[in-house]
Amino acid sequence: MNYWLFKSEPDVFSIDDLAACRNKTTYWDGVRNYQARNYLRDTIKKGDGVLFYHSNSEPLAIVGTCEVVKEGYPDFTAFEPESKYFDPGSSPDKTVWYMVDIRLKEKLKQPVTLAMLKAKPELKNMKLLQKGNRLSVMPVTPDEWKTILEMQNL
DNA sequence: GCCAACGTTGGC
DNA sequence: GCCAACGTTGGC
Repeated sequence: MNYWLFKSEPDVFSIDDLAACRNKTTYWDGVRNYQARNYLRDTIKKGDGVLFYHSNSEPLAIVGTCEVVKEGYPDFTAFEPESKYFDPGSSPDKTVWYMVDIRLKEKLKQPVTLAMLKAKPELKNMKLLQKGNRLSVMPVTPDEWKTILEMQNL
């Protein structure tokens, strides 16, 4: 079992949008980066834990935990010309992009903000905090996961 | 709105 | 295969 952090802009898709989904479950579409794609296709497994992070908004923060309920399968939005995620280079025959399904486990008692994460010495190696990091799907260590979940109680 | 960092594209 | 130009991400 592994842990991950998924970024989402709440203007596009927020934790409350996920909470409003049927079974609190959605497919994680639109990832168009090869490194993130490889995680989605190859590494992320059913039952893995996911931290849901709000980017490009106030507050910048981890806002909830999710569980992977379906492992990597073709991101069909790449096949739809009307989709903003359309990619003519991907087709059902030759799929380039992948997605997983996640289900909301719980919203955190309070958002664990980027500032709080930065202030935590134990988290200084966290991928999210590394300069220039732009991955929207990234691994989190078990220790980081535990530390972050404890921080919601402060 | 700015801009640093990074990924992708395409000419050579 | 190099690398300049360009587009995107995302914190500030």
